[in-house]
Amino acid sequence: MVVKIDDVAKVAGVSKTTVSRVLNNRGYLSEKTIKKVHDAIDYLNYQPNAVARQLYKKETKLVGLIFPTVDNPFFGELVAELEKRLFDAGFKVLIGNSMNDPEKEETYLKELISNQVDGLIVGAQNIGIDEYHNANLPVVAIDRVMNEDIPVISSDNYMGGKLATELLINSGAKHIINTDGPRNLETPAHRRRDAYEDVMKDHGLDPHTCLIDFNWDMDQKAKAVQEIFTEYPEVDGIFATNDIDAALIWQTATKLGYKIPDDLKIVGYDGSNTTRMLLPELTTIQQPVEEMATAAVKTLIQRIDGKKTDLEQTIPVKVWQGQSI
Amino acid sequence: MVVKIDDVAKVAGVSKTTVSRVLNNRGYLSEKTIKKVHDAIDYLNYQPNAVARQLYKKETKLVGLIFPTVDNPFFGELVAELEKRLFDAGFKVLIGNSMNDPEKEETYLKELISNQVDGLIVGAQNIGIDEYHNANLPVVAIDRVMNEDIPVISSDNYMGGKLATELLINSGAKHIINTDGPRNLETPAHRRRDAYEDVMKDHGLDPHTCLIDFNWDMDQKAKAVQEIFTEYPEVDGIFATNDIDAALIWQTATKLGYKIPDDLKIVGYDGSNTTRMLLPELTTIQQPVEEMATAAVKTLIQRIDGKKTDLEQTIPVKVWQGQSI
DNA sequence: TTCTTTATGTCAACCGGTTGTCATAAAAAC
DNA sequence: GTTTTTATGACAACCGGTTGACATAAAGAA
Repeated sequence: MVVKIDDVAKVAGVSKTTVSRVLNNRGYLSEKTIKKVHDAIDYLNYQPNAVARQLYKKETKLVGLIFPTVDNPFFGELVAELEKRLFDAGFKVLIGNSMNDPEKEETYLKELISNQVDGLIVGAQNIGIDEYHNANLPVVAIDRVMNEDIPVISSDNYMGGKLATELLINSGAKHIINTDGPRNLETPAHRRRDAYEDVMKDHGLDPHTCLIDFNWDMDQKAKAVQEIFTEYPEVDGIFATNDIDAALIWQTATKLGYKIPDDLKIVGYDGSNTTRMLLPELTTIQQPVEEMATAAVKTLIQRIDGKKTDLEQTIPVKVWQGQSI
Repeated sequence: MVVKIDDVAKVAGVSKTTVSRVLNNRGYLSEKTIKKVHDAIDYLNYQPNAVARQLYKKETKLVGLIFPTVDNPFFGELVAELEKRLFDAGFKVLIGNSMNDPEKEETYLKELISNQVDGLIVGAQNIGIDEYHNANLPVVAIDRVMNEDIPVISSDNYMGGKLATELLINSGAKHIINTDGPRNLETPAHRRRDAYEDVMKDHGLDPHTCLIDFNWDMDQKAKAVQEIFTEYPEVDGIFATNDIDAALIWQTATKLGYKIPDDLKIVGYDGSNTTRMLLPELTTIQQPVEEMATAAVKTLIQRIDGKKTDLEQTIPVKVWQGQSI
């Protein structure tokens, strides 16, 4: 049978209340008693039942993460960094990979609420779900517009788009294509595209955006990339909305005979550890994953503690100098 | 205030017992009552408190995952696949990234047990921790030797090592170096090295293994890779124990003036989605992540259901044909 | 010596569901 | 018309901790 607090009390020769007092460090306790209790705990290898405690305390020390998938260098790194910081703050992480399926996201949201998580960090890319705010739960969004009272942590997407476009223009590209996800998703990531369009127009160039949906499988994406080259044969620069797409563009272009960066210049977006390791030649806009994770966790904990927080935090991006421009 | 089962009962005009019966589909129920209850649930947006249920039922529908980090293409993909299957089977996932820190792993183990997870899937790379088996909990290990009664799911590491070494030899390499983590960790991954050594000897070649610890940071790894080239100037083939290391080797070699694959042939290991996307030129041994995830989840659920399972499952690997040999 | 302070025990309520027992009554079957 | 089945309610115990109230006693301070 599983060891319970009464078993510990019996072995330690004290009352259940005293064991609980030792565990929670409340009330008056003598050194001797504390030791007796700890000895009993060690002897029995007692693990308090967190579920029972959670029920009474109405606090689980659990945080839910809802992200598209950890099988993506950027989200994988982000989730890893969030998890690390949450662990340090005493929280465990319940993870939900929405796979960009709104239904799955809603299911996760409900189940996480049902599991009484103390808070939620959301980075899934779906259409706003009302439940988030009537969940009456501390929520922090990453790179996603939710609703008025949910704080959003983003990297400086506009600056990122501006930097990327300028890098391409300054390296001589004239016919620059941008790739982006569907516009109907309200994500701050679209500011990259806004910046791209602004910079292009400022330089008297025509902006063109091609749709590459994050949710597509590789074949669909490959097809869309092919079409860029047939539709815009004069293309000499591409600003991809993420590094995976940038890699695909690179490969496709190479197969088609383009030399990078001579014939075609490419700038990616995200600059995760993994990308920089596997494809360091790709010039890309590096999102400040660690800072974003720090800000998200800090903000969430402030919310959990009932404090007011900033509603928008924007963190600067960096350029990773590869050899693709 | 949060909506409770009594509130639902009141709105539906039935008893608490009846609501619970509807929720759990037990006993006799009329269509009319079921509808009334569901209407009340919808109206109130009632979410049953899973914690209360867990306490009584002694079942949480939670599975703990202990892995080094999701910020790694292989583990990220593996965790994503595990999570997907567990979700389909009705389990939520509590994640613990041990960062290869035995202390952190032990803390996680304790906290997951305290949280009453129904089972554990472990892929962390640390020294065996006794707690796992006296945890008295269904556990499945991935690519890790635990103890006698814990089932292990592995890809066919020996075959992978054999294939990798043969690929290198068949493409003409003679001075082939292998990289591997510290030998003291008892992981089935060392069979790759065993295979490498066997194949080398079979061909009358000298095996040499260089240590690259998974835990090292990039600088330490880079230094170790540099040393391979100074210590073995005649090297013309490298079998890396993972793709990240292979990528680092590739870059270092290129900087040193080696042409891949003419001067140096490289074979990696893992072949995750991300690697194949970002660095498709790398010839690598592809671990069957999806099959491993399927086997692990299936085995864990069998264990949770109290059934006997195979103690060892080995799943075939594939070769990803890049251009690095 | 008396008053605090410290230390511990007993007891029961509580957290929010689930479930078994019993009771009751209407509907269906015989 | 009686028996069985179906439908629901009332009630309380239970899951395993936490906590407040109250009692008691020893140690320390005034």
